[in-house]
Amino acid sequence: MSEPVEKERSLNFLEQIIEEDLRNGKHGGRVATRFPPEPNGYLHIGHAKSICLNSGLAKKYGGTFFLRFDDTNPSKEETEYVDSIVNDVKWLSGDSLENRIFFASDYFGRMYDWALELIKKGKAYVCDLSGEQVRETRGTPTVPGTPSPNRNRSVEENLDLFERMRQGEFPEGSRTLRAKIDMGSPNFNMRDPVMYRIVKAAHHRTGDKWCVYPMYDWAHGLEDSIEKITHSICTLEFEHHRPLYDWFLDQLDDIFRPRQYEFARLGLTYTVMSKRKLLELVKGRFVNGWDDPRMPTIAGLRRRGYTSESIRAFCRTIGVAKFNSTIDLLMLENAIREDLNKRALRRMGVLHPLKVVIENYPEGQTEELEAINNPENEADGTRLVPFSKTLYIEQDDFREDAPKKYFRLAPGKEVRLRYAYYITCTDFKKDADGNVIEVRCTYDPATRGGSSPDGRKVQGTIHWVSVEHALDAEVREYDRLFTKPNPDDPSDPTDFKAYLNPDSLRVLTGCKLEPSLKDAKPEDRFQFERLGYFCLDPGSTPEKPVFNRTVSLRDSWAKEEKK
RNA sequence: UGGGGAAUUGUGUAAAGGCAGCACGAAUGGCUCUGAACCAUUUAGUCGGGGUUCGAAUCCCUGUUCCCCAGCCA
Repeated sequence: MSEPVEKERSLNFLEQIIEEDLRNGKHGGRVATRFPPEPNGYLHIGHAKSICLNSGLAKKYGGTFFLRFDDTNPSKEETEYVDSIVNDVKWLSGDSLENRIFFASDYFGRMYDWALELIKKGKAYVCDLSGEQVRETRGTPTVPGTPSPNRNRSVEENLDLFERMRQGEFPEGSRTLRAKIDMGSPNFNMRDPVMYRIVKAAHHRTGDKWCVYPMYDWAHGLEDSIEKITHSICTLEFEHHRPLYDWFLDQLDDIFRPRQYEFARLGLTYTVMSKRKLLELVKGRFVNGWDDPRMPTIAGLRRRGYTSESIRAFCRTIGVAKFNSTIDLLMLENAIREDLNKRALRRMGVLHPLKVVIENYPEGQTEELEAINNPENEADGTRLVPFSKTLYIEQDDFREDAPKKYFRLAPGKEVRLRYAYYITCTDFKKDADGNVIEVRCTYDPATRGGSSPDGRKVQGTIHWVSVEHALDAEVREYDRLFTKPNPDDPSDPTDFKAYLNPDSLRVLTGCKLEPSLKDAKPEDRFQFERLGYFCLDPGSTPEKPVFNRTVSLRDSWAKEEKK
């Protein structure tokens, strides 16, 4: 036996960077990360990757993790979004976030003072060009931009004009504060980027206190610096903003120096991840709100029955790198199945009821049979399930003409009712349209509990619910929202909504569930035997229970039958 | 045709010059009071071409492909 080689090092590139910084004693061994959303929409599974990454890194290295709202554009931001984001990040990270929620808008004063510092150093100027003129003078990838006519204004004039901008003296869009860097840079971000613009809109937190608002590039590094973030982690598209991020910080004296690192954002098959498009789905009523269980939002996944643990596990397994990848939705489904298999309580529920009469079972008799709550966890114990002469089984579980390898109920065949008895089909009835509406069976009293004293085996075990005891419920089955693996495909001119899956939501009424389910709470997780994982919808009432299907069980029979 | 990134089995992700590993998928078999889960086995990969080296996914040269950038959005 050879010893396992010293190959423990399966660190992602960010962990490698952090560990090297730790070895070098950078920041005194301190690690601080943050998740910096703009409150302009609900968080989705793509954000989950960033949240898990940032909070996970902080946890792993004994550091701190902040939630910071990058609320620098009042025209797009709302309090509703702030609330939902706080809720989602707390839920996902399992972190109370106490005293660790910040707002960029709280730093506006300091940012303004630093802007004055840049002006005084001759590194920033007030520009009178209109937005259109700025665009026209920015140049192209191969042609340098042309300098603003105001580029060489005196410090005094800049100071005066900037102060008057802040006072609200000038109309929106009439002037900007720009950094004086390099109009000939091949990196557009360095061609005298705008630091402040005039926006006369009420900010969701500061109201009308300000009418100049900092741009992302100017603000972000300062926010990180104020919070003493050591590792400022963002997505790949900000790579060419890094030189500017560094440039701004380089101009300021006595300021904490964070570093920016970039990783690839999450791509998921059959999933639209753009906030703009998700908003379109909500506004166009293609879904029932941001927390519609079909949405890839954190709120939607939560309502669908996903656990935060499973989403975190998913983020762990997909890893992090700088390659723009698209992860198969199966990975997410695997993560939730794996988690729910361990924790979900097993219950019986019939989604498409078919009546079964046990001919030789005494009329009016009821008995209670013991069923295991979760074979994966003995501590969950057992429960009693009522049994009687008339039952419901799943329509799928009876076939008039059974295929060769079908081992459920069919004329003359014997199956086991889970935790109950062996039954043998003797007859069945059809309605005028030829649909099977009732199955007649006999049971073997010696098989009580589900096993036969003579040792004879049955191939199939099916679930059931007693008619007179059944709980009536509505069940909602969800499928992928889109039919195309990548509805986001930019090379496809067709509107992404053309790929909406018409069958993404199936509402099943008249489902018959085991009576114990009437005490279900939304936080409970259930596996309906042989069907899938479900949870009580938070919006449902005792009078009208609604269950959401989180994910179905794998079904190798369906695959077999397709052949 | 400027600049910045990236490329490892079907999909992702490791290997810091030394056995190309892991997860998901797929296939096969086993087990089973869930056709689930679980267990076992198998499958399949270093973008191309040169070079350095005893030895290259890794270093050098070169080519290719993909992504991002011309908001007073973030």
